[in-house]
Amino acid sequence: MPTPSADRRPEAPPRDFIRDIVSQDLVSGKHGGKVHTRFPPEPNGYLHIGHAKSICLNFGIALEYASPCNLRFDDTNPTKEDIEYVTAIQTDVKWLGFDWGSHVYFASDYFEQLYGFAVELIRKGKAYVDSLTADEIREHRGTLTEPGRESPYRHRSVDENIDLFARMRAGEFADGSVVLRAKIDMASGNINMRDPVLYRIRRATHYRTADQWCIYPLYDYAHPVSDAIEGITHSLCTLEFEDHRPFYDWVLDNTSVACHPQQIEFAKLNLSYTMMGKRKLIEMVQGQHVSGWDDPRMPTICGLRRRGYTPESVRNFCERIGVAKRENVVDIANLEHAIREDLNVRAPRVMAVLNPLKVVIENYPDGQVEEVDVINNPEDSSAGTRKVPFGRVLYIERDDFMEDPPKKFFRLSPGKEVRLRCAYFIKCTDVVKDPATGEVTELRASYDPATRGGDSPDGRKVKATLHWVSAERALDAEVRLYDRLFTIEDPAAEDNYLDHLNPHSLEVLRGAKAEPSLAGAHAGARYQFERLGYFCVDSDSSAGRLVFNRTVSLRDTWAKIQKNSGI
RNA sequence: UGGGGCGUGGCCAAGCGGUAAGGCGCGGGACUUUGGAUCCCGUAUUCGGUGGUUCGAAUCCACCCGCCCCAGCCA
Repeated sequence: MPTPSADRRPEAPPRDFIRDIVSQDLVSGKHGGKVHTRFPPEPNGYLHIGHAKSICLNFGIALEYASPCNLRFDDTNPTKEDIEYVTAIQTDVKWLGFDWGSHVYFASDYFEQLYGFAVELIRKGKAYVDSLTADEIREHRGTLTEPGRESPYRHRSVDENIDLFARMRAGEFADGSVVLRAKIDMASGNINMRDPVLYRIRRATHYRTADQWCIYPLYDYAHPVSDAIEGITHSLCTLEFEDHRPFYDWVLDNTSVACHPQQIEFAKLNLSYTMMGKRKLIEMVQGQHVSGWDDPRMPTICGLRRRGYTPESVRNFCERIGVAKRENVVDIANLEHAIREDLNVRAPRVMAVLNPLKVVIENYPDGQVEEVDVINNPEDSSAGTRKVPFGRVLYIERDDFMEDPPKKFFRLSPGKEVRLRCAYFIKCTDVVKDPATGEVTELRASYDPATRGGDSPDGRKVKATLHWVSAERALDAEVRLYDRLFTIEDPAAEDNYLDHLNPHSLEVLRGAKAEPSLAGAHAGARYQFERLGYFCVDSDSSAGRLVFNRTVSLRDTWAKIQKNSGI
């Protein structure tokens, strides 16, 4: 199976404001002339195409400077995380083509250090144990327009705080009864600076540290410290953390951690007709609106993989959409373009008929079968040809015949001649219908033996070339056609997004016919079904039962003509 | 009269005081044994608005308008 490399590197390396900052920092020597990034997922779900943008950014920058990029699991919330997700995340990052080498880390491995720096903050009078309830803390926090009020426990002595914090760790207090808070400014216009919580008590079994701890640090505190411990230079995150940066810096400025990474925020990816929210994706899975995380309609990395996307196409896509600070909704046509572009060059062509219509070639000798040579990939001359059986009875696509065609339709119709790809010219001589329903059940045709291979010696031209499959030798196949998951562009913007699920996002065709060379095709193999689109063998496929997923259709000019002329 | 961001074509996105890159999409044409691919050509006299500075402004200044984020012991 010839698969030429489609890993075409971009003409020019991508540029964006983050790479500009990184290269400026490099010349100014800001971080000791080093670059060290990280991708820090929380293992509480599967990765999606939005994460791919971040992965390509972080690992991409590292690659450009021959620097490391850490894979760090941000696992500070034992109630949500699971080992299942860390395994899946590693699989997906690797599949995308990135390598963290030995740099896999877990925030949970820093719990002891995190505790130590918290004690340091207490010693400096910069943190205190608060005995207010969660509700009371909320009330004291104030609102967007009103300042907060100080907790009555804010002025506990350092010694008392040290003692209380140790007892929090020791498990002397009930869950939620006390927290450790930073002592900053309850009147700050930035709510994140109104004495944010550093530690909470949660008696939950952590998937890695089990019951070793009953106190867990919060993201805002754990993240800067984790970055610093790892010597990260540029900590890239999404826009919603912009407000948290002052606290990120505060933590690093007020503890003795070794370095001070720079947090830079960029806009996360939104894709039209789908959504990325983790909570919503979980709902899609748990509510069985899709078959699972890897349902080919899902925007998850594993969904795209099962759908037939290549890692190269996903990377190219991420590179092309760019990185900026402006909110965006990228047209999903960009993703589709990326996979077509890649598969056009590397996918072997093959013939399959999705909705078969029988054609009997009346002047073709009964019982005769010949093998015609068919081109494997016109984009790749080294791909060569293969033999495909041709016979008296064939299947063509139902859509390729119209009894009463509009003038722009130049496929088969009564009396018209077309080419069967790499085989013969045939002319439709008769139409057989079900007398009851009027449905066309079969076509009668004649062929011109002189046109073998698809060229007419008399120079006669034909307007269309059809794909076909020998009825006698065809393989039965199930083909799954996918469409956008939602009917509206930005389902995440709706509170009732489930109401906008596309009821036709999956169409299963059980009567498809495929050419015999597809026998034994292995799961994951990608093909172009000529004139139809790119398809891959699904993992549900087995020796006796071929199952294909349509990754993406071919560009369809005819469909456009029909649409524009209202046919 | 809380704080933080962002506004360049239908969608992304360059641009950093010298007269609007590129990609997707869209429209047209050439070529074609995939109505595929490929190849041409077209697609913002204008950068949210209004003033101002300047020989010159998308780029600088002022004011205004619009959109997004923040009141988890989630990340």
